[in-house]
Amino acid sequence: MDFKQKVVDLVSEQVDLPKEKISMLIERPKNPKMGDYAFPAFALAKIEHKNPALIAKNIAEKISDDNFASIQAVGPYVNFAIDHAKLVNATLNDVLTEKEHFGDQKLGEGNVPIDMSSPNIAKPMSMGHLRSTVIGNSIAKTLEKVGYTPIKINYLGDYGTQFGKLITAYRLWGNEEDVKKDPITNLFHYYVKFHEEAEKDPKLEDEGRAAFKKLENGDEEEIKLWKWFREVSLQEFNRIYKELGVTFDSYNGEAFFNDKMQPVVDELREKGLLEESRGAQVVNLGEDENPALILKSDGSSLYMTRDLAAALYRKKEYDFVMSLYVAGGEQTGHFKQLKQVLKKMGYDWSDNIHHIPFGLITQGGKKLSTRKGNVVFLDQVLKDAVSLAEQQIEEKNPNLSNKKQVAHDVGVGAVVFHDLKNDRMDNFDFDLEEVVRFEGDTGPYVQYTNARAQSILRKANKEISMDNLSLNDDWSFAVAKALADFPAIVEKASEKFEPSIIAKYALDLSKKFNKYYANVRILDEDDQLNARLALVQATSIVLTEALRLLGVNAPKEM
RNA sequence: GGUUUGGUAGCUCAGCUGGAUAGAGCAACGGUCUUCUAAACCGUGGGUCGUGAGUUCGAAUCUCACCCAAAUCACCA
Repeated sequence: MDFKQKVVDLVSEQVDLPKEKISMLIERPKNPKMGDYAFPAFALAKIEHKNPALIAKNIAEKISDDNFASIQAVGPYVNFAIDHAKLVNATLNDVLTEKEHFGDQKLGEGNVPIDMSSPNIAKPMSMGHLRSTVIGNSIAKTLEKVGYTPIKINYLGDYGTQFGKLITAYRLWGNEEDVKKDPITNLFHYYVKFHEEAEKDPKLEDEGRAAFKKLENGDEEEIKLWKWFREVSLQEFNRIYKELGVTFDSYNGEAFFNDKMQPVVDELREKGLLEESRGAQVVNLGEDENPALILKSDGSSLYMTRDLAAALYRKKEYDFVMSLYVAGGEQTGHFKQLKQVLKKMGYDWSDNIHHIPFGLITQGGKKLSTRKGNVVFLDQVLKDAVSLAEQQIEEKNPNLSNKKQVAHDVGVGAVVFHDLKNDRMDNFDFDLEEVVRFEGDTGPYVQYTNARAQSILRKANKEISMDNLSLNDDWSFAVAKALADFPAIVEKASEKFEPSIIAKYALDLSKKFNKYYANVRILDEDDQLNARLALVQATSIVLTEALRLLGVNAPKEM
């Protein structure tokens, strides 16, 4: 039941404005005493040159509809107060009928590749990779809910001169046993040591380059090592992805496109777009813009070259309706160039490529940098979060049966939720205590709310009947109204590629439910028990679904 | 210097397609567990919405200028 549409219809009968315009004008009063919807008469006052308060009064007098408890003019507004019992009844009916499909929509269809996570082989995953991973994951789930088919692509950083360096370093200081024991940590140590030593002995750089050259030329030994490093790294990454509950449809990384770049360069040349500038091959993009570098002056390829090949491949492979890249805001310029080059090549589908940028994570106000040792290892953060959750459980609910699983859901949930609750573009300074907080505006708060709801349903142990779901009190009305908002929230989040909209909604719904819980005794045997349980059930369904869209588990007990 | 993003309570942030007294959480202080999980709820204090103009009946929200911070500005990704 769409009460807003009802308001639009009623107003349009009295007012000479198109329905779309009316729909835009209608607002939700901040103060619930003013009703649930309001139509401001200012716009009409301008056209009719009349006092807006008078216009509002005239409109209000002519409208009546039994879906609304009151329709009255207050100053220049026509305020509509929904009949509470009707809204509660209609909304609970919708949620309980559609269950987890409540909020499903058909806003579009077709394949949507999402470039996300994309860690570098042989380097530990950091908080930055977490952002790309969880934002991409949530966008994928949200797009799926509104009709699209997301394809999650992990564009692994599995190629480049760094592997020549790593191979060299491994031969100098590494051994098989250590790598097998703890691949990422040890490979990373070799890599760091290489840079330290190279400072003193520049010859190392040459050796690294030579090793990479051999790798490129297909030297068996080098390829064997490279494949091994890639494999053990991927195993480690997959362990973390498993913790996060994230899966991928493709792991085609940079190496996958090695043999697909030359055709792109050829195509650019054929189309007359390639020019020489300062010894490099570039595509000029305009007077006051930097050209896009395609080939370095030594003839080797660049990130751009590879990304062009990847974009073309994805179009051919998936015939996408949109192609998304979840990558840091510092890469905005790169993606702008990527789109421009594709456009120049005559591919209008470049308009469907969207960079989904996100803000920087700093530590102590400084940018995280692998080279400078200012890193926050994701693996460690997750471990810390889970162990803090364990402590919390021991303190609050020591008799809980599946402690381990719940500690995992809550700890990891806290970290993921924290990363998603703010606007993508916000920068934030990493602070473990802040990230794994369990109270206030946090993931565990939402999980806890759901666990309380589940607990009540367990205790009631009753089938909920669908007849008479009406409730009158203000607290249940607030909850029901929030429930009714969910489809619009999903729509907005999918349009803006903004998981924080869903996270904020989950907090808002939780807050309203907790107030209800604190003020209304639910498990009393009276004729409204069924309706109250329906409200509890519906809240749990929507909270669980909102958390699912964020990639956060919702334990039934905690 | 150019471009982009941001500047709202002590801290972290909502609100930004203009609307009725600017909202949360954290921190501080006070209250609520013999009753459905207190990871909760209730209350108190706390604001020149960066600054200055402009548009408008009305601006945190739109426009312009300026100040501050971050990212970025061809051979990294």
